[in-house]
Amino acid sequence: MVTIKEIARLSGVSRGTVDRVLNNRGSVKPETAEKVMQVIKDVNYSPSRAGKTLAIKKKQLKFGFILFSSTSSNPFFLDVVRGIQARADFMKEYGVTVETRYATLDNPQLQVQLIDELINQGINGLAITPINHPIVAEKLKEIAKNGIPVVTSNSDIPNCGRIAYVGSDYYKSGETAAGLMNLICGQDTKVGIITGSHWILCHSERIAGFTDNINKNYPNIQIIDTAINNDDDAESFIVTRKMLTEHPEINALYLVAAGIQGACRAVDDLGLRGKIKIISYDTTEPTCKLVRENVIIATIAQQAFTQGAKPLDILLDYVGLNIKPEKEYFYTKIEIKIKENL
Amino acid sequence: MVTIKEIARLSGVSRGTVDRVLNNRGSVKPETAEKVMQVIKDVNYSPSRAGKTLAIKKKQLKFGFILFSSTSSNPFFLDVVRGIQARADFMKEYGVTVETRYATLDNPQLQVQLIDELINQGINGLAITPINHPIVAEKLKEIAKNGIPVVTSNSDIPNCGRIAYVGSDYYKSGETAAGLMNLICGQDTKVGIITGSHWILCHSERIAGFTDNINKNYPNIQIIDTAINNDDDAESFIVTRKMLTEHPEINALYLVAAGIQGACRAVDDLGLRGKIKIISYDTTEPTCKLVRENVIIATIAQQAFTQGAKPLDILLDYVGLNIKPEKEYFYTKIEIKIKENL
DNA sequence: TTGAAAGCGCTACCAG
DNA sequence: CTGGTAGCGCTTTCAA
Repeated sequence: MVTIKEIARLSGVSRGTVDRVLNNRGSVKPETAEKVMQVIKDVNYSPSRAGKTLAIKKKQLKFGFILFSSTSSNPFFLDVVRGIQARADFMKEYGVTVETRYATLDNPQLQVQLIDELINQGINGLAITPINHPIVAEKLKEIAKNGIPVVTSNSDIPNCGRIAYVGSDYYKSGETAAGLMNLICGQDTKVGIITGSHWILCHSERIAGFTDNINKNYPNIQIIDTAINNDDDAESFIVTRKMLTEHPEINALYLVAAGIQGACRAVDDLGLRGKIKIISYDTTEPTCKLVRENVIIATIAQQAFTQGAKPLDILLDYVGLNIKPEKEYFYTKIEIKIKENL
Repeated sequence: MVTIKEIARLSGVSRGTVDRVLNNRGSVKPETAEKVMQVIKDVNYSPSRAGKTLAIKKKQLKFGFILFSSTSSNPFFLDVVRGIQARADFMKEYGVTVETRYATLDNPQLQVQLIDELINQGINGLAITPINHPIVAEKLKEIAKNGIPVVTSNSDIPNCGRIAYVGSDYYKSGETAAGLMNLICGQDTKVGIITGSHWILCHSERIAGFTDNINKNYPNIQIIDTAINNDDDAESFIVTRKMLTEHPEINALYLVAAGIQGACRAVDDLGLRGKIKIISYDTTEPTCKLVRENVIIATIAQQAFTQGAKPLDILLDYVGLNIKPEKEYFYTKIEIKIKENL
């Protein structure tokens, strides 16, 4: 392994100069830079992670993480928070601190405000589960332009200057749900879809993948109706009950969003447990319980922990070690969970 | 964060002494050690990973990894090797080298010989996919006693002095296959099992989990017959064909081991594609192809990459950073893969 | 524009 | 048994 010291020796300059060249800090005569660059190429130099890591501490880095309220009806984000916490703990040793802020799904102004707040606190990088709204997109563009790297998590805004996205490929996840439903259900499957909202991209993407795959490959499955529960359990109970009452032919449910317990309660309420094959998302504790009780037949998870942890890893690599993410999209695995492998 | 220097200052000794106390290197007067220990407790000292990591280089560590021939009929190990390679590359920077050796499934003497060879080369830790044979177990006990940590991967020998096992929970994986088969197949499922051998623990464990779960929970599934293919495709073709001919009532196959292509070829040969629901293991390229072609309906993966990478991580933590594994069993995820989430 | 040196936290080695 | 010192590779700061 070649070190900076070695490069310095070979090119007849000091380590400081090599460092300046390597990190484009300027203040180097072009010819000198040229010479050093040449040596770097020649010996195929690659910086040592260990050395850089040790030196990070002096920078006293601070990252911000904005996500959705952990007290919302969707406990999914609790697992994300565990991922954040794990990484924050780990990075503490390097003098890195992580500031977490909670937004709500319906308030882009709040997101902008939280971003400003974190910027004022002097963060060196931001991870965010953004609402795809123009004012949020603009704000992200702005801070990216100011040199603060942004990583989106769980939900994405393309072309907002962010360096990477960590989260599910929702379309593919919808396709997987369709494939799974085809395997599990029979020749004459009539499915009802319960979604959170048509405006939330991840929900509509899942439905698009689900629908497209059915239309393309599974003529045995027929989508009977779609209802909206606004991610709310009480509402979910009502709309699900209504749907099943109006369409007694439905024998499968595709639960796209939160409000899973409410929907399942409706099924139970109508005495349809076991009669209706239910596929849902995520492995929050309440959902796992329903799987163990044979109410939900399969649930599709999306590495929640990773969605909290990975963005921070990417940011640390970027600002601490000057390593750019090796790709733009870090798709989480689409994990099919049944009772036995929960 | 408290450093060794700080501990030294607080307890009025030198850093060297603190280091000796921290790492039980001896040569410290009991009273001095006592005093230092007290300070360490008081300030809740925890060593810095970064610092230790940087210092690893001086040790010029070398690890050995013994697994099964990558040219065997089971390409599963190719993915394991990718995991090894990735970690070996990464650790190169720390001056750590990894020596890989290939054994065969049926030759415990060879394993012992390879272990000796690596020991003679001066390895500081060993990862191994052991054959569960007394002479291998004895050899592992011996080197563990000599202070060389051993991590088993993919296959395990309990109580051989190894510090951890990385790999599948085969019993649970068999249970999952049963659960999956119940979901996918109908009321009257008659399954044929094709296994590699009754002597290979992971095969028999999978079958035990599968059978137990069926007996306990799924009376609709009936196991008709079990055949052995010795992990060989040609043999697999023959025994599968024979089984399906003798038992035309079979409508599902549980492929426990390698020889997947051979079994599928037999199904095709009899014109039964689509008629027989096939569940297999792993996501080697040939198997993925069969899933995409709707021959195999689902396959269960076991994080092959991790089985190569994680043992090396554990060894480096152990001998390089003096961090003991936080648990004994690192079970890989039981991943259900269908066409859409392959 | 460049060099020299200190320091990040830990380990290893030599001298007492 | 103990202290002091020189690294591991990189960054940063102060002089020149």
